[in-house]
Amino acid sequence: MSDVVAGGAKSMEELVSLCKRRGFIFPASEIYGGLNGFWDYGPLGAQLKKNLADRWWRDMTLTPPVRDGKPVSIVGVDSSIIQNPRVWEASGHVGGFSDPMVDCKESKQRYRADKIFLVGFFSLDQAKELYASLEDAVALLEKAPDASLEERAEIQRLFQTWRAEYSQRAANLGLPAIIVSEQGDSAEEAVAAAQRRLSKRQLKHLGVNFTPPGWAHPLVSAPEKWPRLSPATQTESLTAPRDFNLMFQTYVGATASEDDKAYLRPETAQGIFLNFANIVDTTRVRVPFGIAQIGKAFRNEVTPRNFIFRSREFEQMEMEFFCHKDEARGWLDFWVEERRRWWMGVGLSEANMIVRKHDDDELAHYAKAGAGTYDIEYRWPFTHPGFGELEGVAHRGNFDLSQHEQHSGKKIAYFDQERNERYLPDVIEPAAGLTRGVLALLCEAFTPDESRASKVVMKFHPSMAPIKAAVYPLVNKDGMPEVGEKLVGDLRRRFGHLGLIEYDAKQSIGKRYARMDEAGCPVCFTIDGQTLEDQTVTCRDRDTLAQERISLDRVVDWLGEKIGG
RNA sequence: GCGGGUGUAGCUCAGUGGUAGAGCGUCACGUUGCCAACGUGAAUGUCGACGGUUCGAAUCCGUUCACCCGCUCCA
Repeated sequence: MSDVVAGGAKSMEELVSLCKRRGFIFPASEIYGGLNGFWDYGPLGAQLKKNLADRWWRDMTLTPPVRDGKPVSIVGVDSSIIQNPRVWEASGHVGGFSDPMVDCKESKQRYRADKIFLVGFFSLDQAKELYASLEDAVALLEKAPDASLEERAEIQRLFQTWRAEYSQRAANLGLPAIIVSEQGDSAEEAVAAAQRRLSKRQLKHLGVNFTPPGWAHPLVSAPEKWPRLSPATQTESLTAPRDFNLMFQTYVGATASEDDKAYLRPETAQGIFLNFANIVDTTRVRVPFGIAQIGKAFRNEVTPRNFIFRSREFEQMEMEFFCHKDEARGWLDFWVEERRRWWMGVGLSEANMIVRKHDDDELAHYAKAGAGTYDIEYRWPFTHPGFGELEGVAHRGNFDLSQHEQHSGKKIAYFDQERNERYLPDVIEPAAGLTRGVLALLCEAFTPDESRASKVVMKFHPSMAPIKAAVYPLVNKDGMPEVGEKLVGDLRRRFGHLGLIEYDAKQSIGKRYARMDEAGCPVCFTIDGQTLEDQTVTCRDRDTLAQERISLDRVVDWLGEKIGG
């Protein structure tokens, strides 16, 4: 494997090009111009993805890792993509991220756009102009600086009454003397907070000695002329409002009313938590144990980027590991190292991976109380020489189970016989992107080689390679095709469940070898004249280009050793 | 979301208002027989899409879509 993927955009473009040329990955619905953030997997890509997913499923649920001499207990599930919409309220996906949000670029604060109010305070002169047609009000305003308590109350009352009526005129009046931005659940609340915020100097500037009323507008509907101030800094440091509902919506049933609204899952994890109680009740597992799932997830990303790295439909391999909270730290460390080594086992080089602990301020809502989140990051061509996320291992505490217990009203706590204690277990979650994993395998395998006819060779780990072997008669005659076809049959019976066995008798042998270099096939078996004499074939190694002769009846075992399985 | 760039055959690209092109790849036949060999032949395009200007648009204009790069975003 290459230490470092050739950096920068150039190699990424070449990789995308190769993926299309060789049938790994195509833009989705390409003949209609494609669709931003969606990709289709061709014959080789589908097999590569399947190989990676099968390996993960096997290493989680069938032959799980061993800790302290005992295999870890993990079972599999396959939950529905669409669940009761209340699931996403409990998980926190609907509440916090369904409304337009604005970010303050200076303070890094994020606000719901409908919870920010701009409160405009008009000077005494502006107010007089505004209320010119209202003699009572103007009369009171004339006295404002020396108004009695009763008169001040009356002024306040009049302003309150007429504020709505005159808001349009206020908008046309020009900028208020002072504009203050406040967060609040209502306009009244925001005005009160804004009044408290005004300094003595600002009050003096307004020309009155009592707190003047203001006009409060939600950020999104304030007059265009008013500056969009950040509550944190009171400067124009806000981004434009953005819709942060990352979930795809759909409707269950044919009537499509708002009551039938449902969501495509934005992560597979919740399907595991939803079935926690079912699995405890039916499978005799005991804490600590894990539940694993592979499946599609959907996020309406603001900006899909970097090929399949961030797409809107993607696949996850998530395992939720349930344990007592006292043991969570140990399991977190165990899974971080376990997962890092697993990725090396499928061909990623150690030099291209790092483990990075999340800073406190980037922890997800579900991980705030936990022992931390670690990212296993890969050195992608587009992050080179930096790294980007491949898999996250998070301590989610018992956030999810307790949320579902509260929202559903169902008891899902686990009774621990050994500890004689009922509790909601903590969760350690190794959550990997399957499609990101495929991209990592592609990036790792991509190896430019000017000395080869193909100019590039895909050095997949043999266990991951979509094409396991190719069988090539040197020429398409003299009995060689017959020998080749029989060998292909033998190999497919033995390895067909692991990957493709290629057969081709056309064109020059060099051209066929070159195609297999681009496809990442680890070995080619060539039937030649000597085969007919002594029953041996040539094994052509993809990485070293070395050729060795082995006996025809040893080919199946020989390949088995090479690709594993 | 903002700014910049790109879009012509499967791939890489040429083509600045007048018949749609090249190389590579693909396919067939022949020859050769261990690394994209050679010869002959063949297939393949709404020139990303839509609209406009024009006698005439791949080419000029507008809109839009997709991809790439930089910001932004990435629970």
